[in-house]
Amino acid sequence: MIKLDLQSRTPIYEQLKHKICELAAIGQLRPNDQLPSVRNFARDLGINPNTVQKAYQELEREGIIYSVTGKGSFLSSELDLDAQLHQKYLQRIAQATALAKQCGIREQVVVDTVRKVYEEESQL
Amino acid sequence: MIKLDLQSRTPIYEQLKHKICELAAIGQLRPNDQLPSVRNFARDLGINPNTVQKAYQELEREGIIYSVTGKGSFLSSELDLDAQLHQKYLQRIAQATALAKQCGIREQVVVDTVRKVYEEESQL
DNA sequence: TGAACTGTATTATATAGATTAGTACAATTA
DNA sequence: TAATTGTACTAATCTATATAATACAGTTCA
Repeated sequence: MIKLDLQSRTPIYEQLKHKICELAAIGQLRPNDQLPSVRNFARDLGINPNTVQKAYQELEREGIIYSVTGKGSFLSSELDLDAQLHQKYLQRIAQATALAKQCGIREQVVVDTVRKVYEEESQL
Repeated sequence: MIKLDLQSRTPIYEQLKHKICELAAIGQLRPNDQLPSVRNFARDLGINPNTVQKAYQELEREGIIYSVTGKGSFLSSELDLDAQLHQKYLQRIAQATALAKQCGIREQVVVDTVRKVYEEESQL
């Protein structure tokens, strides 16, 4: 179900974090749903359990999921989730926009770039 | 004049590349202006000449500057420069936007985020 | 209770990228 | 010629990433 690019320059645990956020954002994962266990997920994805654990740990620090020893890891409740996901991705937009602004690119050009991305076909 | 954060997680040569692009974009550096020599720049910034060289090499591959052995490194001519700078930073915007879109964030929310950045005080 | 599962922690190792250090060479300039 | 320029190369160090292997604590359920 989840595909990782093991050759990519972006770390595996970052890719995994993003995939989970994506599934949460589109509703494929719902609040309080249980995620695969660290060991099973690692086996299914063909990676090391420590790498899954690192992704889970960071997602927990960010309020996206919560983990309980002996029980498992679960998506956060709705209230936390929406806020965290939005904040997470809009921060990146803001950072990239700040760079463009610093370099003298006009607001309308940036807005047009955003619009263009939303006009494109969804490649999910 | 140029300040680098040697403790940052973003590589020094990336920071240096961005600073040079920034100076070019705001007109502080003009087409065909000569940049500091690899060795002088490294000494002034308190970093290794190889790090400056790496930044210069990548900027040359990207068409932002050009270098001539024995003479020095110079900002590209105007035609190349605008196109390269725009492409460079708008690509980042597009990538960040694609992530937000993938995660179900609405177009208007992204556009509002961009607008907000442009409304803020300039911190140059 | 005990087996099988959960998350968590720790240590060690391997690898890649970033950075520094030092040296060397070719082209330009004065 | 002397001093500068960009360029190339090797080596050493450091950090982040990823894997491997093991161990421990809490939960679940037969």
